[in-house]
Amino acid sequence: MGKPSLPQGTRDFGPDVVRKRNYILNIIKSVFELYGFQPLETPALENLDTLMGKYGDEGDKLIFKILNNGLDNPVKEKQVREDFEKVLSGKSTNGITERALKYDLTIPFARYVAMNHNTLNFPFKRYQVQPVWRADRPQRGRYREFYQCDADVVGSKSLLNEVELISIYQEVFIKLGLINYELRINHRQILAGLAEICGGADKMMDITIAIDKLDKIGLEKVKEELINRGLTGEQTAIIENYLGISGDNNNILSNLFSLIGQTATGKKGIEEIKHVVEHSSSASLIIDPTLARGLNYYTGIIFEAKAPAEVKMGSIGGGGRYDDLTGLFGVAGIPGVGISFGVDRIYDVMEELKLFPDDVFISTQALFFNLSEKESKIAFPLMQEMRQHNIRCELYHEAAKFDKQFKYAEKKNIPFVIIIGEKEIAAKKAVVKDIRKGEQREIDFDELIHSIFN
RNA sequence: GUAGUCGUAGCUCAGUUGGUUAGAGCAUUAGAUUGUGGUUCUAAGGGUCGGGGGUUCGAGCCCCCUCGAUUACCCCA
Repeated sequence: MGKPSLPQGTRDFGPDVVRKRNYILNIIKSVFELYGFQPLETPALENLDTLMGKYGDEGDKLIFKILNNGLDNPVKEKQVREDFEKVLSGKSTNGITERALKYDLTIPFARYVAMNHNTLNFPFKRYQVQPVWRADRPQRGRYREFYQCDADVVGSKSLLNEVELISIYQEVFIKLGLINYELRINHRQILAGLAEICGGADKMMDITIAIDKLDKIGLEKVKEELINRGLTGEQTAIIENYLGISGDNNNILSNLFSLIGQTATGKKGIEEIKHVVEHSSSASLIIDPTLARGLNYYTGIIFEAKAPAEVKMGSIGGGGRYDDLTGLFGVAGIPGVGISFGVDRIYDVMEELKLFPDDVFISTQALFFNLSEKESKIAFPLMQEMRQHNIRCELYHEAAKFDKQFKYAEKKNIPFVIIIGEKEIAAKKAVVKDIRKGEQREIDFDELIHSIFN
């Protein structure tokens, strides 16, 4: 075997990285808990037919499928060969693969709700932080294994849920220090109203896909794409009008109303946005008529959280309302709304803006120097007593030169070293040195547990 | 899945028109320093030049394939 390596698009997370990731995740989870959300975990594997057909044709191709075991069983050879022919022609078949790695958290959640709707206490508010897998081509900020961090409320149509989710975004981003984030908000029914006005309700998908790209490719290219997707010049002109809407939230609302307020769907969308905006205090909340979001199961309000403009990272979270997610699994009539945090991207943004606090890196607080077998026998019970008092500490594993022990402490970011040698044992006092300040003092053995090591 | 760029020591990179035993800095290890680190000095270890095949008297350098990284498209977190 050659040099070991990782599968494409996957990563190891070293100690410092895990600490920083946990810092982010702990803040998000604690805010979820604060709002009454409950944790859920589902398996890494799902049955393939639970996932297939839920993410569109592109999505199906990106699902990691797992080869069945026992395909080499001679008894099954004929069947396996037949099934494999189907695979070659682009179909997937249970004979070859019946399990797959999960592709997102939403569909497994929908499956869970469909399976347990008789026993769940609605509205059911759950959060879920787990890895998901996509056979996509990796790029910056895009991996084949990455974490999603979702919170959803199912079994309630109340817009109070939207207001609360907006508040969660606000609270999390402020706590993380991303004070200049933006939360863009729009409504699928506003987009539907636009399509209706254009006289092309059936063209809603084409319209949303095209206008979603506005900030990326510019107005001219969007118009081009609309024409290519079969819209007339007249229809395109109406859309151009729509895209030109700007100003503060009130301005946008009144402009939207005069453009598409006469359609029932458009009107409803505008009213819902208005209601939510009026009940939210976040200054980061911005109505963005060009926001569309790809996932087509959204039916109501949609969100997209953007990183502070100075880092050019784009989306760091998103979500929206869906009327009938569990319908795919035979249980109709459970509406829901959810949001998601893009943990990997939030990490990159925080790294760039240097927002991780210094104490994230401090694990062990104090290192006992090991001067000899005899002296370490005195140090060991003192260390154990400190551990009893929740002071994180360790004893250097063998007697070594000071130089070596200092370097170990320094590299591991341990702020204090405790030196106990013959002199100290005689006086029952330990030398405690603060590495960062370069200062040291003597502390009675009995007082160590009451001293401060941070 | 399509296209471009790249791949030399643990890391960052040199390496001339193809020419002997492939170099540097940082990092590592040991010593100068037997109870006080971060500085300095000395020495050492570490590379089948991503992998495979080809051209050539001779390949890190040229050609083909493959793997990986990266960027754009598609799509998305």
